Amino acid sequence: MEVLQSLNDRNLVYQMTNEERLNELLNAGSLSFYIGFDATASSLHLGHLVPLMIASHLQKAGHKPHILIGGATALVGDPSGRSTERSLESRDTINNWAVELKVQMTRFLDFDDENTNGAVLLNNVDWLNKLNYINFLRDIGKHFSVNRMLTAESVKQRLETGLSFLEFNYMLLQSYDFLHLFRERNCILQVGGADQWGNIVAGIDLIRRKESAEVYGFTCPLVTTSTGEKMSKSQPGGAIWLDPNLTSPYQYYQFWINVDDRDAAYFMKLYTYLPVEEIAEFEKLTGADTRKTKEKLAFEATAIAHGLEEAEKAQNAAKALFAGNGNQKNVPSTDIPLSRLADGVSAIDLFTETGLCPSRGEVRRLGRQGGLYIQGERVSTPEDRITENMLEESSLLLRAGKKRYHRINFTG
RNA sequence: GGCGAGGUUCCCGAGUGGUCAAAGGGGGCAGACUGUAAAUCUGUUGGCGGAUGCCUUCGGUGGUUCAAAUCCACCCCUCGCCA
Repeated sequence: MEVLQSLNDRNLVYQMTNEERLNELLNAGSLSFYIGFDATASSLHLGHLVPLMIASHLQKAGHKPHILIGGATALVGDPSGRSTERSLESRDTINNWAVELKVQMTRFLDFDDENTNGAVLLNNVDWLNKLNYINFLRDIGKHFSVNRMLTAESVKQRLETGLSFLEFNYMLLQSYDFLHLFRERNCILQVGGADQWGNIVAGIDLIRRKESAEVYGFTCPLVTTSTGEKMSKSQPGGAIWLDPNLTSPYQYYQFWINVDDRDAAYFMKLYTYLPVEEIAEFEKLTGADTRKTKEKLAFEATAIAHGLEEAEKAQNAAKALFAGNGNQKNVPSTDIPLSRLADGVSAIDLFTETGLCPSRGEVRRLGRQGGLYIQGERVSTPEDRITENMLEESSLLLRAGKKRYHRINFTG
């Protein structure tokens, strides 16, 4: 099986260097490659998913992934693809983030060191921190032409809004990472997002100059939805994170099931392991049948990120709420002591405490607009207190708007 | 370092003493219509036990004033030209 071809069939490839030779190498045996993720938050989000999936596919094809957490480069901030300077975080914070990121990645990659191609997690703080400025300038800096760096797309854009020298150095550091990993780990391939192209080829050039060796790079497309939204932080309803504490598996599932029709099969290629032949069958579905595609997409994607069990729960909850034939026990819920009903609890309290609404004003607004429901009944006066004798069972199903649900279980 | 232009709410962007929680657009949210889709129309969009009340928000800190996003002083940051 041609690895590159299969990645290509899934729309996972954007550009690459020396395609022919790289293809040969990928088919010839196991090679070491690396993908870098800067630690800029405590969790990965949807924007990181495509590189992770590529790493996963390559590992399944027998290649050895090196996942580079950019603990040091995060301190610098990559200007690529962003219009303003990143805020600088403390070292301790970034180190803590790196630990959390690894946990999430274990869902996508096998980190078992028993396997010859088990993934390896590295933090570039381990080598970049030791660099001596003068030595670095003389060894590495002399190989970079400022004239050429200025023509890099990422830099060109920032030239208009401003770019500090700190960020301007990012390309050198990332190139140095590649050189280091080539020397120490024999990494001969770097994979990254399309916005990383400039940084990747800079690293390839550096290695050719320093080591007279040819290494390779390829980038994956920056995925946008059919309405042009980036798959990164800003999604309707806020960011979608891989950390289940930030975005629950249920919410994660819901995100996928709510994607635009036009994106369903496309996302299936990118974000699941389903064979392209099977996806082709889903692509034939049209109209309301597209929901079947989305159900499959949501289930598979959730299973990858959170495990099969969580995916089943999320699917079950969705069926209970939207199709009326699943078990409501898997709907996200909150326990509240029954004793609180002695004085009565208002819907305002319930909706804010469960996180369905961020503020009390929001509950009132929703109530005014007809978007508040308790047990399927529209609530227009959320100030009213609910008391124990109004309960028919020990739980209440809250609903905010069309599709946000939460259960309250009264205990004690 | 000099000169010029700027820093406004989630984003862009109006606003140059009270009528400003701040126009307009984008985005978000809700309702209607649907298929948990899209498109469209309408409403809404700082917080507070909902209130001609209070609190927080116009880069920061101090001032002037009955009253400051708006005026003054100092400071920080960004952009442009020059050095």
